[in-house]
Amino acid sequence: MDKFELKRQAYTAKIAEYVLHHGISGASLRKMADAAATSDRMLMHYFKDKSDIETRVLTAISEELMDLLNENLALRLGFRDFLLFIREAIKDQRIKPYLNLWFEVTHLATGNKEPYVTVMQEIGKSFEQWIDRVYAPAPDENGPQLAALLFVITEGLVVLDRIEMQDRMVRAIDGMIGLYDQAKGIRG
Amino acid sequence: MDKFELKRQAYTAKIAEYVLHHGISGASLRKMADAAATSDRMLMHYFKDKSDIETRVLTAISEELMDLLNENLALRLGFRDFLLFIREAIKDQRIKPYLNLWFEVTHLATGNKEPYVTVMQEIGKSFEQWIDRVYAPAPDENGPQLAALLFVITEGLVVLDRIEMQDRMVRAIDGMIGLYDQAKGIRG
DNA sequence: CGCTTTATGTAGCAGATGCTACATTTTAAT
DNA sequence: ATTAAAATGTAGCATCTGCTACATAAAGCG
Repeated sequence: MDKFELKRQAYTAKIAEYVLHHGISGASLRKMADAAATSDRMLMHYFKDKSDIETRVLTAISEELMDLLNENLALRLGFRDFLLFIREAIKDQRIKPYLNLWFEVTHLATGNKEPYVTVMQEIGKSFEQWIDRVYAPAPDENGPQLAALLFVITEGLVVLDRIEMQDRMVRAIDGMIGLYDQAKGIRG
Repeated sequence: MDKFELKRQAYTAKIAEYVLHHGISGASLRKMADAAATSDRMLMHYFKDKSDIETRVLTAISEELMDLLNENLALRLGFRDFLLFIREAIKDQRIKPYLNLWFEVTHLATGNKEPYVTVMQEIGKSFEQWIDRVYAPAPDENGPQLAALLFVITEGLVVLDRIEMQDRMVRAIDGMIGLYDQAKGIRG
């Protein structure tokens, strides 16, 4: 591998670490440079411009998130257990920074400004694929529909968690499980 | 009413209009001043500082949203119809700017920075109350639980809409309605 | 009318931001 | 060793940021 490319990746990784915990909208060249233990001048040497840095950093972060999600590849859960699992995962301090950043990028994507749109959709799709892999539909269930429902509920729970409505999260999940159990009772 | 106060409210209204459609993080004093057809100097005369402007503007906007939501006070919907209603409401171009702004504020609230935290929670609660008012639980339903579930699903749908996954929105709603109908089928 | 308070204009400061020009050192290739 | 190329340092520019000092104009009030 190119020496230049290696160094660029090293910088990218350090900046990604910073951005993940401090957000991207306030990340100026000088702050990024500090985080990477270098100067803004050097960043301009290794990257085309600021937007180039952002693209590479966000891409790196979204790949990290994919790896994180794919950690438990063996995990396979039914609808009910998936909900309970998600409720815990949202609290996971390793995952939260990614959710925060995704929030930010999702907002920045308003107005179709790149690279935010692309990154946002990539993360969205990764997440969806992860659900498809983990959620194991029962034979009588409409898998695609319930997977989409789990996606929606997960996103909703993330929002509720952010606005400090943890009690409603619990209530909503209980409501969902109640309906699910009731539906299953039909052909029990 | 005080003349000073009147003028301040006029400025607040004009800035609110701007912020609603352009976001708040990029709204500098000079841009706000342009939007209000005045100078930054004048803004500092009528407001304490920038944070004072933001607080008043965001408060005004969240009250606007409440009015918007309360437009159809007579509306009362069952679980099923509520879902269908929400699916349409999210597309409503009058409502979208508020959802966008709420997204932004929700992110800005990370780190407990005022006035964002307060505004965010106020809007969240207004929205919840609105659901409580519109959603009419059937006699055999656990109202609070299903209301919370509708809240979560609504928020989730908003996110999906933002990341251009409208097809999954439809699928998720179909899934939810399917489960609901199935659950209801028990006691027909 | 005179006088005090209020409203508005003009300039600018001090810091941050993205980026660049210019110079120098270090490394690599012949 | 010579020389071309790559890496790094130092300064700074132009713009934007929140905010202020200092002035003048206008409006209200006796």
